[in-house]
Amino acid sequence: MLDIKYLRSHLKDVEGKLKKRDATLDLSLVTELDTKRRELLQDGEALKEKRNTVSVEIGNLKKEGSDATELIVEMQGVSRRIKEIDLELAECEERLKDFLLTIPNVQHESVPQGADEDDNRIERIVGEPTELAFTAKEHGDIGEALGILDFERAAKLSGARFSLLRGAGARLERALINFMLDLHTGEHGYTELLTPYMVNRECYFGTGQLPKFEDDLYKLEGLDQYLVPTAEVPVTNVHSGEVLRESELPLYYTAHTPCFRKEAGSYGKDVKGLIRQHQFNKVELVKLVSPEKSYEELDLLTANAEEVLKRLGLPYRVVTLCTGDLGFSSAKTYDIEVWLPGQGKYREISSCSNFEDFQARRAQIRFKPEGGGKPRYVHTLNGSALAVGRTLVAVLENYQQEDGSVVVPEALRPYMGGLERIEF
RNA sequence: GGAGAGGUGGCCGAGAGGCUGAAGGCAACUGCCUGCUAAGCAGUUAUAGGGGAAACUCUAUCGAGGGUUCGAAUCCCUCCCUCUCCGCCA
Repeated sequence: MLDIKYLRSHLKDVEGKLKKRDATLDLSLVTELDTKRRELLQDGEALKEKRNTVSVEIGNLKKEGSDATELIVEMQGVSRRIKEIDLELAECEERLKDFLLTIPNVQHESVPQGADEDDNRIERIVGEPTELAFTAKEHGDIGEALGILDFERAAKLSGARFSLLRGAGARLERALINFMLDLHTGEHGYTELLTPYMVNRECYFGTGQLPKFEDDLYKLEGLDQYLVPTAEVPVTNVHSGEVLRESELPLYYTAHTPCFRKEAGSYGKDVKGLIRQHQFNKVELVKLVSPEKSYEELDLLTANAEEVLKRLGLPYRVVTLCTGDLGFSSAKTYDIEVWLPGQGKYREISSCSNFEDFQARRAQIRFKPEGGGKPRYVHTLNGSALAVGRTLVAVLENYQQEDGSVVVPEALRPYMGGLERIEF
């Protein structure tokens, strides 16, 4: 959510920037509602002041045994009027807030302008796309042939976009999760969290999934909770409503959770394989940092995610999302895309974003500055490090052998009981 | 699932319709004082939203939301959370 005070004085400027993300955007409602709100507030508060003073007078009169009927009757009218104004004010504030909640974050100045992913800016390419001496197969074919992936039975259990892993496949997924968590906690300074996988509505407003993107979420019938679509939601909200000490910052958290997404609007996309599932595992990095350092921290966080790919020996590139591809809450996002020989292209495996104070304002996450003064909003960041299912895909496709077996990357072998190769 | 208890400031804890943004204690900060890290005295220490150039001022906030009343931390209703006991359960 954007700061209403900032909006008041920079409306045109903000509107101009946001039009690069969404050309249809119109912020005039903000001014209208904000002006009305302040009028109502002033009227209401003047009446309340009167009521407070007169009520004291009434108390005094009664104490000395005098008659206060006249004042009481007058105040009955005042109270009625206050109630009316408060009602109107509440309605006005709700409309304003509802509207503010639907306005995306303002992008950082370094974000390239563009319409869609084709306009994303390539920052760096690390490693060469894997060269195979034979025709590369897609991970689904590799996995099914090895008996470690079973989409048919998964469909029997749950339907489309689910998977069943078996034997070395299931273990490989678990190995990846443990490898990633160990790396981030052991070498990158993150604290591991294990969070609820169902969290209440409020959390989703905090991180920006609600109110706009309800269609992507699984809501639990009859309950206030939704299944988490990413650990970003529970982890970022851990400190919601809190005022932290500046000395506690930066906070680095990592968490593995399953992620549940309806994938509404992606019909026909990635229908085969593990790339796009209703349920997948992800290891997430989340940071709460002081505002001055958030872009520095974004680079570090991205490097932490890249380190996973480096250790696994997987080629990848990093792109900066353009205005048209940028997520609702983000001010700047780097996507990490891993090379998939089976598809012959780079595919997103991580998304690392700086939300600046957009989520912190929604979730009310603040810190008390060391030198004193008013609490300030922290900056929040997060990134996948990595999407586990897609990493498994990348391992299968990049380490496939002509005989159909798959070599286990060295970094994972300790997590696979020393297994060096997955064979039928 | 059943029965009970409770949610007050950074923390502890009073308050039971009006003078309570909230006693008292602790903690922290500031000043004074005492020749030393101790004690004493005085003061300060919440958040948000308005108005004002500013000094300052107004409004709201005692788990959340509603109600009663001229006036609610205090009375009534609904909800949330925590704790204890019983039941059930990995």
